[in-house]
Amino acid sequence: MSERRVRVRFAPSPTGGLHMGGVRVALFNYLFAKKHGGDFILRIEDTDQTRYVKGAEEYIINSLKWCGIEPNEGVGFGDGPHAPYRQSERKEKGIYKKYADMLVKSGHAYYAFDTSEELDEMRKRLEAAKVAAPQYNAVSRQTMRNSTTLSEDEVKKLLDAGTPHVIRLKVPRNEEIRFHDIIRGWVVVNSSQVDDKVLLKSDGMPTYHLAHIVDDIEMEISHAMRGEEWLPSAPAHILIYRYLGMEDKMPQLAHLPLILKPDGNGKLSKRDKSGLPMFPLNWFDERTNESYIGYREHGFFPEAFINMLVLLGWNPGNNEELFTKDELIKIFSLERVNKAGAKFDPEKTKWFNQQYLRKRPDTELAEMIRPVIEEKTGKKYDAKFLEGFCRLIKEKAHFVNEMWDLGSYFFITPTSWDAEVLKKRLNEQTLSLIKQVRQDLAALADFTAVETENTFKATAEKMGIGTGQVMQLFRVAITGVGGGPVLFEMMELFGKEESLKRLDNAIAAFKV
RNA sequence: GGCCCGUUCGUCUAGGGGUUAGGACGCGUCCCUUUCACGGAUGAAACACGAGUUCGAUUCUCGUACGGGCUACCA
Repeated sequence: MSERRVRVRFAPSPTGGLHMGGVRVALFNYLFAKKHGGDFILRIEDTDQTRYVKGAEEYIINSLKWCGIEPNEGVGFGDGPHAPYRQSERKEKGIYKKYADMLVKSGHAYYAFDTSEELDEMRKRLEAAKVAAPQYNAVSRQTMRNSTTLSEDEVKKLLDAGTPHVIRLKVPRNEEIRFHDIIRGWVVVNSSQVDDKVLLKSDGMPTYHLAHIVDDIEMEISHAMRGEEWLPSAPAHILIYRYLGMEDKMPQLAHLPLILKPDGNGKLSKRDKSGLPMFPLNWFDERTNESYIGYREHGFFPEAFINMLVLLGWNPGNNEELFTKDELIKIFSLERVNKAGAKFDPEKTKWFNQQYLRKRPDTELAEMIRPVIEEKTGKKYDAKFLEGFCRLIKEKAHFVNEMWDLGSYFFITPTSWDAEVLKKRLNEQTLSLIKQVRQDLAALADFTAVETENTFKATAEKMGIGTGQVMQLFRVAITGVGGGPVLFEMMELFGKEESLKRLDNAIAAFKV
């Protein structure tokens, strides 16, 4: 048990887009593995043929890549010594059957021939008898068609005839099952609460319960992190390890708290009315024809997305909350994961992106936004201008893709001007001031922010007008709108020619 | 219903037998900026409830309430 090499896995089912809850499980696994210099494996648990969704596997891989939490072994990330990593392929190699047979042989599992109708009947019968938890267990198994009730001959005959059957775990009637969870401590459950779980389905596929255990053993997994929804079935899993005689190979368990809906109750679902995505990337569900927007397409930086996720249910123990991935790897620990579910907070999520937007160098931002701007305007811009735009406008944005809407007037010479401001501030006196400022500005050799501001102020003073009376009107003349970044900075960026042109346009259009 | 897990400001959380119960998001006010935003300052805002243990419980124990999860030949 001690000093095992750290090997963890993320093992999603390809039944749809990877939900952000899943991304967080992957993230915790990734951070834990990197922190301990271990391995992070991607295993695809595609044992349910009926729920298999084409494209889901690729989506999972792409999502992990975008988030920067890449496994170093497994499907899509280079096969390692334990290939294959897709359970359907492992099933073909007879891996699961072998373990199931071991359990049958040792008397800890049995064949069950019950049809689904018979199972339904059993449940109805138990419900009618007011049994608190109707299930296939040590008691009800005695009334069913399985190898614990049938004679050896009968069983052999059924098996030889190819009768559809499953293999079930033979859970003892009344036994205390104790297990330790890194996050929750000791958990005790009586086996009477655990049902005889199906291990091998009638189509020959293993269920999750068998498959994940077999794979965790064979892939030498040291720590199993998964969502809290698995806590109730953990006792059954303990039993399987025990009956296999492989308790020493059992990974340490860590059941992560769930991410809950921001408002109301319940766990976060595929859609949320907060307006923020629930998926890392855009996802289109072919079955239902529904599409879901992704964090990437919404305009999030992967770093911000990850930073937000890691703080849902974990914290470093101090007041810091902005971390690079490398910092997270250094400080992450399972001991600091909370027990309680965490409500997702859309507002704070946006705040994280804003923080990362602000940190991003203007040179990078400029290249990110260049395609948008060139597409909108049909013109080319040099890097300097775009960088200046980013520098001035980014303080107001949460997302790169908001920057155009916030400052399209950087690129488009205004042809209309904020009517409210005009109504309030435009009169003969202010108009004449603007005309005069235009003249004085034209005389400037150095069209810098400092010079233009000094000129504006001097002219206003000369004419006996308080700057407060005309400042906003002047801004509107230049940009068309009443708010925005520091005006003189913008004028410097626009340049003398463009600034004067804008003033001429305004002067021509302003009617007192 | 049964079983399991949980419960500190609206939200994410720190803390932990004796604290002015700290931070962040959001919200309010003020300053900065003749705008908006950023930034700075500041305010309102929490230990679910009841017992027990204790000199003293938000912290430990037990109940209650509430919330969540599970209860499939799904994961």
